[in-house]
Amino acid sequence: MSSENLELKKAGLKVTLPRIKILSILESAENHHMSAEDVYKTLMEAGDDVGLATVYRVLTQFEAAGLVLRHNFEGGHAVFELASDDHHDHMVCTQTGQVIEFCDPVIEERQRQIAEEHGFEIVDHSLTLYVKPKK
Amino acid sequence: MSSENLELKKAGLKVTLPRIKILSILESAENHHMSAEDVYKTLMEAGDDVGLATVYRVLTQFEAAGLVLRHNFEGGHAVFELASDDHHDHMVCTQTGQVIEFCDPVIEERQRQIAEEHGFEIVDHSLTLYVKPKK
DNA sequence: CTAATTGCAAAAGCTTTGCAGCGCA
DNA sequence: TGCGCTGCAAAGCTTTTGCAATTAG
Repeated sequence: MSSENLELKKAGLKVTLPRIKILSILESAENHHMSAEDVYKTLMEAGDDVGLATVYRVLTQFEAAGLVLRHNFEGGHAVFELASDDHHDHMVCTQTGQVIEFCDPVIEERQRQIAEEHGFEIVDHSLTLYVKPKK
Repeated sequence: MSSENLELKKAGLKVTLPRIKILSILESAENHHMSAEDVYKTLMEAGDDVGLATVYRVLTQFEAAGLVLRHNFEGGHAVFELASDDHHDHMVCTQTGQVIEFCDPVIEERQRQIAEEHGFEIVDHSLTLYVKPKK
């Protein structure tokens, strides 16, 4: 059994064709940040008849299961990426749309300290840099 | 002439009742982060007949003029706050919805460095910590 | 006077939901 | 076989837009 199937099982989800295909699309995405629409189009292009509603449902289930992360960058639509063990933040180029991932221990630690100074602990955080190529 | 009117003029916007009222609502908001709907409701409660569409248009114009900032926290709708000289980031309590502002020079500087290391310069950035009260 | 602004209602865009039928276990 | 899953279409939400009437300068 492929690793996709195992991941699905572990998440308590039935191993169905749409789920396998969507997971595999996310795994093989070159820039691994895709909107629901992106996933849907990819399915269509591959001749796989999966409804857009199912794409949304499956992505939401994957998110609940911790398989994918949902990001709300600016622009009205959410983007999804495969969850991996290593946390990272994002840098989005305002000219090209390119998304670069990074992780900075200094920032991570300061965040924890700041929350603590206010009597809180961090549940989650979102850091996105909107950048442009340096002249 | 009140300072609101001056700000509007400076922004190249005609001084109209809806604009004055919306600006004043933002200025006197206790937790100064409001959604378009919040602003609209406040207007209604005050008996001011301003269309929701106008609220959106005015907020968008204010944003373009640099008078307000638009944030896309999680939850599907944008929130607006009066722009002030001092930049800051946000900490949102997941239990109470409370929004705390903070600014950390260490994080700011690291962001700049990270962008530079990748050959970019920062146009804008968004950092939001989702927190819960510490036990 | 004239261009900017507003209100209303309709439309748009993303996402969710109801329901009948299909498919995995 | 049975419950979960899917597809379709319809509905929901936030936000935007078209247009005729109104208003600021």
